[in-house]
Amino acid sequence: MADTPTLRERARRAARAEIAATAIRLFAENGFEATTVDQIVAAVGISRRSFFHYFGSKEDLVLGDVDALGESVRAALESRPEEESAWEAMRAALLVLRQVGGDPAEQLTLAGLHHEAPSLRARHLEKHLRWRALLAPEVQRRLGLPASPEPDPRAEAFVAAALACVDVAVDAWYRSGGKDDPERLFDEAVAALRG
Amino acid sequence: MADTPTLRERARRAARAEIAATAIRLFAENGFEATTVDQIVAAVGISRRSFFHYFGSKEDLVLGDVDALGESVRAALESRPEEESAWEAMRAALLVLRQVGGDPAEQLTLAGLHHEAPSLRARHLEKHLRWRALLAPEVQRRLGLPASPEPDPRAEAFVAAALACVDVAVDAWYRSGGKDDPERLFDEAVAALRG
DNA sequence: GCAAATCTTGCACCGAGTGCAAACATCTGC
DNA sequence: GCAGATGTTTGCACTCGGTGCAAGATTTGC
Repeated sequence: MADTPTLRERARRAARAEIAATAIRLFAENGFEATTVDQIVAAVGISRRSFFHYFGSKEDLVLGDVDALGESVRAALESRPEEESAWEAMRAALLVLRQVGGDPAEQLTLAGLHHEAPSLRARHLEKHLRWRALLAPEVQRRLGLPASPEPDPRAEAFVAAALACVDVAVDAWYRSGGKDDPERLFDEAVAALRG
Repeated sequence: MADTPTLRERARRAARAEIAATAIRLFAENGFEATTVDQIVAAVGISRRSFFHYFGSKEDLVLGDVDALGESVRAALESRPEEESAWEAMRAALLVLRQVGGDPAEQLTLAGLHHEAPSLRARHLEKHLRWRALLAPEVQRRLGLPASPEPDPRAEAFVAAALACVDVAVDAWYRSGGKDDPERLFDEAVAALRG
């Protein structure tokens, strides 16, 4: 299942992690927009060009591995029991998002960065678009809609709405300073739009 | 109500419209990303610097006046009869989006550009974030939620879901080559996520 | 130890966007 | 008609994120 990563691969992961950690510290201190890539590479001690070998964009430092995480959610969704409704299964699958990411304090920092920087919000929303495409087929199946080559807009709307609920829940959680319960906020959001 | 715009203001609007029209033609011919601002200003016959006096970004050429349109939707929502449910009122309010924008052919072109260019999609989603904040208070009231200084996440989720339904409907409409009925697609999307 | 694959780096370049200041046009009161 | 305030256009220099390329250092497999 999990084949051993080569030494190079491990080094690469470690380097990525260290760069991201340093960058996030700088972002927290000086703000996302105000921190330039040049400052980051200077702090880490690598060349500007190498940085862009590790991360495709400045925003990627904060966003994490979009595809891997999306794939985790998809796998979790797929492995939910068949009897569950689409909403139940989606709720359970989205819980894997809570396992990843460090301690609550860092999560709060990341949420604050999203709040502050428009370009970060924009990329975050693009990330959701990819997840939408990734999760839509399974939702489509669970909604009892016929399989189709093009994604069914109903399934896409479903996924988009669920992800929007996650977003508003996380945002409200951030605004509460980490005091509110994200799961409760999510459930309330879902309930509100289901009428 | 509508105070007469000054001559300067009229000239400004005309210039904006002409620049946007030229740009969209170029985008349709060569693609959004492949068309540079320099090409646009050369085609229009103004300086690069003046362009950025009219439009804050290249994406703004396609996105239109976000705030004005959002305000139209908000006003429409506010003027819906009190007896309507939140979903009914929102659906009716969103119909103002169909009045604006030129003929279907141009709408189709714009939808295609959104489909093609990631940066355009990103800005489009940011636009929705602003609309979300703008429309949330009225939805909050209509959902029977208590007024609050911070926006209620339930109202935000509601608006976000509604806008997501618009997006998937427009996208499916685009993929059908303009054949499908956007209103039907929207209604089906809403029905799917309400279970 | 050798050869191939991989990593890092520098360099030159592109495209979007901004701050500034000078030139130009336009509208006002007198 | 003139002077001055106000707005517009433009060029210039600059910042910042991001990319293509090629050469040199390093690691890996054998």
